[in-house]
Amino acid sequence: MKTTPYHHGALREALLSAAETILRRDGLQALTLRATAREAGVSHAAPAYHFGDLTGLLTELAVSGMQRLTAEMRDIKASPDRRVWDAARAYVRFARANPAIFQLMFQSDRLDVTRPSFEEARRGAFLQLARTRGIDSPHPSLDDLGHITGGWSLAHGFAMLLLNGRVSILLAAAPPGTTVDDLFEAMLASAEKGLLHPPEPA
Amino acid sequence: MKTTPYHHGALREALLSAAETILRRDGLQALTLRATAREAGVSHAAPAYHFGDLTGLLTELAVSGMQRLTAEMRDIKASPDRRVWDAARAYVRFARANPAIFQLMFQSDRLDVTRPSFEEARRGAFLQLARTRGIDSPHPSLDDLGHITGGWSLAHGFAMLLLNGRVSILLAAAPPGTTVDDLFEAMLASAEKGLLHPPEPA
DNA sequence: AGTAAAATCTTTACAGTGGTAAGATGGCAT
DNA sequence: ATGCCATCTTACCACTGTAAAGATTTTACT
Repeated sequence: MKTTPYHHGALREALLSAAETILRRDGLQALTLRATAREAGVSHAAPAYHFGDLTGLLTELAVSGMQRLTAEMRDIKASPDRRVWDAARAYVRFARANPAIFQLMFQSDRLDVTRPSFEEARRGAFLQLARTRGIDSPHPSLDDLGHITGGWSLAHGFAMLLLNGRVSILLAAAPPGTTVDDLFEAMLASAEKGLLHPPEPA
Repeated sequence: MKTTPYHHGALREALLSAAETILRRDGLQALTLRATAREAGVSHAAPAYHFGDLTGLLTELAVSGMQRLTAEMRDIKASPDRRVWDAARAYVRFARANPAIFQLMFQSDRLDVTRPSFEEARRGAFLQLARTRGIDSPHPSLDDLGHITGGWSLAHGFAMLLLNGRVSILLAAAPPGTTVDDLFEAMLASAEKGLLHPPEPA
């Protein structure tokens, strides 16, 4: 390992790693092409060579996140009737553990959603989602899709509202000591019974 | 109305209107302080005087959106047992009619959530949300909050997934001719029965 | 081995942006 | 009429993305 060889050797991976470091440490605002280059110790134009533009870099980061989320969903070892619950929990857990990357994954105005790597990651995530819900058919019924959509929307909506600070106002109105997990479990319980029916008055 | 008087008279409102025009026409990427100033025909430093910085301008736009969404939720005239459904429909309808503003409202990293106007709008939206769900108590039970959270997460998640192009992959797998509304209604039907139970095999 | 071509990274340059500070203008209260 | 103050403009700086051209190393081919 020489001092500073002209050719880095694995600069693309190093840049992605540097970008993720910045994203976690300083947020999306601070994640610029030049900051990534500084973090990796190369000239400011180097990232553009590997990713085209900032959108390209962000897209590859999002792809990396989607792959990891998909892998976590795939590793769920639960009985079929509990898998759906655990999938929702894993989804929200990933969002809380990787807030910036998770939000970037769904910030389509900063991504190039036509990039092949993104389309492939998106497809893989969808297949895993359907499999988690126990639906393997290539042509699911509308009821099946409604079911899939509901589970995804519920988990995704909660994750988004949580990361955007909207859940705090719910917790502020909750009984003292209520945690995010308490509220999430209460939501799942309500969803099990039938979400659109008011809870039975005690 | 003179040609270009030094004092605009109502520049703050004009700037907000110009900003919204840009947001709808060109997207959030193009919504800059200078573009807003150009659109309103003033110098590029004028917006900073009224809103402090770009975050301030975006926050006031988000506040405006939240107020309108709250108003639409308030105007729902439906029987109590159908109000919950209509609220979810109105929520998604607003998101589809105002995609950029809706997404901005929940992009907390570009907003100053400590701004008094924002906190007030957020509080008003929450109160309306609780009222829509038929819960007026200042100290709702955890079950009540789980119910509220579920309805909100379901509608919010669907809206977000839709605006980010994630629903298209669901529609691609759906029976030919299925629309977004079809899928949404199927989701609501699934949620009514109990979201986490698989649909009955026909 | 030798050389041309390609890949990789740097340097240089430019337009656009947010933000600040100082100056210009005009309304308004006294 | 005068002075204060809100409002808006001008000037400036640091930073960013992006493109173009140059420097350096690896690879391919004969």
